[in-house]
Amino acid sequence: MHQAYQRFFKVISLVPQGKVVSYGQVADLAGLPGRSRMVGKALREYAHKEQVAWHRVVKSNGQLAALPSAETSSGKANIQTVLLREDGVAVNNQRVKMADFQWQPDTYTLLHTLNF
DNA sequence: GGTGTGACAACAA
DNA sequence: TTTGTTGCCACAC
Repeated sequence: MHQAYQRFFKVISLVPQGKVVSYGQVADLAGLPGRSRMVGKALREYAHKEQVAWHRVVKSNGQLAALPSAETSSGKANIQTVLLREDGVAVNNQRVKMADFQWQPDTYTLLHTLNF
C-alpha cells in the first residue's frame, strides 16, 4: 500500500471517540497538505480491510462524505450516521457541527505519537 | 504525455 | 446557505 496511506490511517487512529476530522486535516497532519482527495481514495480502498474508524472522517464543512446511493437506508452516509451517534456525535441531516466535534490534536500527540 | 475522474478544500457570489 | 469554479494530485485509459 502507498506510504501516504499508512500515515493517513495512523492519524485517523488517533481521533478519539466522540470527535471527527476533515479529510484535509488528515492530509495536513500526515504531512501532505492539499492532498485531501488522496485521503478519500485511501479510505475507499482500504477502510474495509484495515481497522480504521473511517466514520470519523467528514468533509471540512461537517457534511458526511460517502454519499453514493445515499438517502437509501443502506447508504454509507446512513451507516456513518449510526456509527457517529454511537460515538456520541450529533448528526443532523447528514452533517455534524464542526465547531463542537472537530478533533483538536494536542501538541504532545503531534510531537511524540506522529513521528513521521 | 493528454484527458477525465474522484468518500475534498477554499473562495466568490 | 447553496452553487460554481478552481486548485489539488494519484490513477486509469
